[in-house]
Amino acid sequence: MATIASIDEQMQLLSRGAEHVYSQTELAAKLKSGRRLRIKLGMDPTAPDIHLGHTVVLRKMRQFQDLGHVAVLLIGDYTARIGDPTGRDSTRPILDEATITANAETYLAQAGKILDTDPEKLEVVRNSDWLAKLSFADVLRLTGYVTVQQMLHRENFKLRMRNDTEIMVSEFMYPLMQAYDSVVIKADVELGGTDQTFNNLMGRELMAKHQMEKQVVLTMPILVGLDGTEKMSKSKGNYVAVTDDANDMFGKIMSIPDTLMSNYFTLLTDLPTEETAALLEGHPRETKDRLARIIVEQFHDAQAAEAAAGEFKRRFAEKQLPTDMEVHTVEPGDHPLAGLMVKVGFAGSNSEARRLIKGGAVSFGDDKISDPTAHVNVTSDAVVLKVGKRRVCQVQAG
RNA sequence: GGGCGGUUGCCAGAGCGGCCAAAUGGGACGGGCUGUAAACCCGUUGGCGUUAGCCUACGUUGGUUCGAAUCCAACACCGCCCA
Repeated sequence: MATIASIDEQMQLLSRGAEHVYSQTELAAKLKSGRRLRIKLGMDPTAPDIHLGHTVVLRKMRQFQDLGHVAVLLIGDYTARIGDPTGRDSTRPILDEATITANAETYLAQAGKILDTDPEKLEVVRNSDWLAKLSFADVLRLTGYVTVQQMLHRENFKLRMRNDTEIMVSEFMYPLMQAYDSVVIKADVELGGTDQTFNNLMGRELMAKHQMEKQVVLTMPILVGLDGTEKMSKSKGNYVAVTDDANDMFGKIMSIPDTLMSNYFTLLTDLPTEETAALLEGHPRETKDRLARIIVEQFHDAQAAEAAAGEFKRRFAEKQLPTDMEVHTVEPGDHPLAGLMVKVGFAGSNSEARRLIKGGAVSFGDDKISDPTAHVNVTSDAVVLKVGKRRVCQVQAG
């Protein structure tokens, strides 16, 4: 940023959406020093694809970059080999080298949509570079800095102690490794979700033991998924991938519960708080439309966002057919409708297709068909096949 | 090392010899209402098959029985208690 914002302004910007900053005064002091700060963010190489949930913290990183600081993206390739218990009740599987590398690449490519990829402002490191070199004695020395009692403060461990669920001794190493990463990187600030708080704070401890200036820990809330209840995750299917096309993205945002809008505005957009507040006074449909446009714009462009908004309105408000439909060509003549649905990918099995038909979800051309045994005639004229509200395509003989 | 209990569909959880493709709840999907919101109502929720019906499925393997998710044995995994 060309203009120099006051420390207060910077603090205000950086605190937006943040769950907690350990500590505010330390961060202000670091900012005041005028140094280019090193902002650490650990990446989990087990989950390569980025969704909006990941972008919350990436966006925070971007703010630091825009203020002139250096993003240090840490690939926890070494760490991934022992499994991370964070946020889970049990241990995670171990990944092999090739998978980790591939995942890291995918992640970087996608994170580039949010981060400033100028090499001056982005540094990518792998912790195997230093962790692999530690001797057993080195590791022991590290463990000597922390007590078991301290480790057991971690919520996840506490819980498992109470439930008598197993805790691997190796799991105690994870916070230590991550903390040691901060020492090596000489991090000024570490970003992370609230689920990483313990690990990140451990970094402060360890840096202090190494007579270093402690890193500031800035935690961001975990983004709630499209269903409005569970955290956004790929396995729950309640996510928006950064690689989703504009229409999907727009539609998915439009489907979130109204109560989630405010949260999404603060965590996923830069819209000033007052403006957001004003928007939330209006009709929820309009407000959500605005939210969806802003988000789509971030990953595509204004034009695509505009088009997606138009398409959405067309399809779901005016109940018209989409402008672009995939056209499937099949043999001319008589086809069982259920089989056709499977062929175009609208049903996973014949039985499922039949159920959908019976449930009144399917129409072929202008006819709603509810007989699961129905056959339809396909000619060279394209006919619209519709299943539910969202699955539409054309079928023609060819 | 010893004692006890458990392992069921996406998840939770009933079932304890035939009426079980398996209650019920959640989730998901579809329909209605609507703003692809919430709430609510209805339906569907293993596969193949136009009906009939058939096939696979209740941790694994084998056994008893006309017939097993249900009984028996061994094995595997998990939990609790004692050492």
